[in-house]
Amino acid sequence: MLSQKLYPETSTMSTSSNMSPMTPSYSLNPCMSQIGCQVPNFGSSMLNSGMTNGMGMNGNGMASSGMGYSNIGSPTQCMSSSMPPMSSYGSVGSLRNDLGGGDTSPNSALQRARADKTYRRSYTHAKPPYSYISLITMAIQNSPHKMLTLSEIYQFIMDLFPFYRQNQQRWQNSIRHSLSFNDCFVKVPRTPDKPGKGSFWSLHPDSGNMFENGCYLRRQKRFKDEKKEMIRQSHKSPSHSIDNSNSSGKKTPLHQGEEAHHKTHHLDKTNENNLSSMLGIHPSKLDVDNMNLLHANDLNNMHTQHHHQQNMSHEELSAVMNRCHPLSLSSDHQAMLHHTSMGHHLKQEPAGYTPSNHPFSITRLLPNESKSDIKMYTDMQYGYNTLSPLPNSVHSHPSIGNDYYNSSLYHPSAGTTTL
DNA sequence: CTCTGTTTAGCTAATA
DNA sequence: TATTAGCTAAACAGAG
Repeated sequence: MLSQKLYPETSTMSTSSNMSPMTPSYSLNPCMSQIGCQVPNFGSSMLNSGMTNGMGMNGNGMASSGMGYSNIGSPTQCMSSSMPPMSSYGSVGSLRNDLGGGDTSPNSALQRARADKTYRRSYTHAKPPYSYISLITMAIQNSPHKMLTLSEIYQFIMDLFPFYRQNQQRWQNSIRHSLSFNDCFVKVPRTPDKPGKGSFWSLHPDSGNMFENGCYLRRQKRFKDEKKEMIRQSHKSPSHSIDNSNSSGKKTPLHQGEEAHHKTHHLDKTNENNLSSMLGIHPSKLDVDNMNLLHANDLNNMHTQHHHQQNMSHEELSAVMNRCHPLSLSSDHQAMLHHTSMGHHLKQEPAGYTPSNHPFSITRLLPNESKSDIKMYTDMQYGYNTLSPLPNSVHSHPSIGNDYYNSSLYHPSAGTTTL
């Protein structure tokens, strides 16, 4: 073992107070062995496939967080053009079946598994193989208005993955950090008619399909909003060294470690002036909140320009879409957005590879409604009209799709997470 | 007071 | 091997 501190959630299962340990819920797809990982089952061979780094098991004999967390199916390992239906955590359908009726008892799940005549092994408390960023993305993409409050994001994750019903303080802190730290998430202020605590969070319109390239755990490249990046760099530049207080009033000295961690290109004063000129904002007024407002102000522009899009060049269309706030994007907007922005941040996949085929593709978790957007993107990206990139079993699964919207999750009256 | 949001720091693991 | 992405902890501030 390289370290004892390997994302220790799974080793702290005993801290759970409201969940019986090892409540079965995730299904196992025996076809997992076909995906190039040589994976006869989730519990053991997943580890064999990539866990040669000492991260396989924790002291309890359980798969460590790495069971989902290590390089399960790195894109190069697990891509297959003939991917079988989603396995294990991907089978949110079965998961939600187990959850949906309120009957999460081990016995009932076991009975269903036997009734299915399908061998299933479930690891309710294993950490899902999705990064927090991907979980947040799932939640937002899965919401009717493509934006959620923080508590709704929490609720989505806990509803989908029982693992996250424990140690909430830990992962929720990470969620908040991810939201703040990653440019792909945009904070949308509440409007007066929607009072409440906290803002809405949405996806940056230019973030593209961060995970639809098959990278469900680690993105090839972190999305960076160029404008925000420029702002950050301008605030780090020597010209700001005298007053480097941030928006929360906290002093932010330039630590060496931080610079190494967040290494970026240097922005000089000229660039800052260019940016402020471009935005029509005095340089001293440049901050992230202003950028968010700019996004919001682009809403109206987007609608008026929508009718002209078909006659636009690729570059023009891209420019328009990049300036558009996600709130204004209909599904076809987003499909076009994905079409135009893909490739700027993500590497190309091999020929024949369709994003939704990946075993941990987010589309396999999302309801059909959300997947329709991605399907459009897929069609445009690959130039053919697939009836569906997803197996029928996924589409027809009763537990994903509209049922989800009928749940209490997205009804404002449903309240917030019980913490 | 609690929740939300931001930031720093240190670490592991994946990737170029 | 260096760099980068992601996770966790923690401190802090502001809003409700």
